[in-house]
Amino acid sequence: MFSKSCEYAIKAMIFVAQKSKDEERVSVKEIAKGINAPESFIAKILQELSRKNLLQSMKGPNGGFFMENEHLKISLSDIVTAIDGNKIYNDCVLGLKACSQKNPCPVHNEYVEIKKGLITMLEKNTISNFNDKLNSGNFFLKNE
Amino acid sequence: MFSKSCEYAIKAMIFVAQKSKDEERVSVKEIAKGINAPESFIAKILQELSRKNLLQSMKGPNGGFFMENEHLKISLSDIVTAIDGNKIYNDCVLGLKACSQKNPCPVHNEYVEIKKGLITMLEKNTISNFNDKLNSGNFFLKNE
DNA sequence: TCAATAAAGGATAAAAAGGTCTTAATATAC
DNA sequence: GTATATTAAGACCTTTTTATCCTTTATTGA
Repeated sequence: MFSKSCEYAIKAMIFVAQKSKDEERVSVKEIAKGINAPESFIAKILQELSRKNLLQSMKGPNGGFFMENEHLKISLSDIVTAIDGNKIYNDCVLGLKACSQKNPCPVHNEYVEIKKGLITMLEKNTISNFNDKLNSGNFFLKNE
Repeated sequence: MFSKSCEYAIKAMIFVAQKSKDEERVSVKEIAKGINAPESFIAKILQELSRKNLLQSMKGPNGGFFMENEHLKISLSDIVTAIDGNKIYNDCVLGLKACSQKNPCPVHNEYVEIKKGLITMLEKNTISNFNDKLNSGNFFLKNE
């Protein structure tokens, strides 16, 4: 569904949000360990997220990545489009360029509905929602 | 969503079904042209589909790929799992190995519903449905 | 000002996906 | 049986994705 980079990006965003309460900064190393991702790879992804203003970074001692309140409004959709582009929004399941309401492929109509649900999910889940869910103790980011 | 190979596989299956009425066989070349896929690449995919009995092949002059009635019952799901495996059925959106009903990731519950819709779509669309839809003139496989 | 620390950026490597080509096997027609 | 058309199979190449490493730049605190 999403690229590996994108999965890491989502996890990293959530992780930083969870950790960066009270102006605290989170280092690449911490993030990598926390979300079980290769350090130098996640570093690249964090760079991109930072360049696209999905989170903030600070160099030097006590530096690291962090989020401000505005970042809590960022949705899954924002992260996904930042990393994977908007093919989820646009592409036909069968990869047909001309597929559309006018020229529907055999599964177009059914997929439109599925896509709607998917997009709703991506847009309504924000970083702040994730925080709440994880803090509630009913949801997890466990990897094994 | 699906790999390129899988998209080609789906299109090829539909194409062969449409063309292989009355014991007619369809050559790799015809299929490649018909679905706008690289010839030797689709040849390889057809091999695999044939090995997995999703369609039949015949060597020699007047040979080619074809389907028998039983093949018309094959569903999109059969094709997708043959080529891409069943990660669509199993994988967590965030790629978390431990994500499950017991250990749900923050979007697990919502994604379960979406996945249900997706799986329904994959399972209820068979080759024979595709034939009907395309023959009705309301659906297309146009690529540009 | 200097040393330590952390991200940024660029160059490279490894793995996977996507795609091509060549040779072998096989069925058919003559 | 031979020639030919066709798929089968596997080796090979290319591009993209994933991952690593190293150097530079910014920041801090002593």
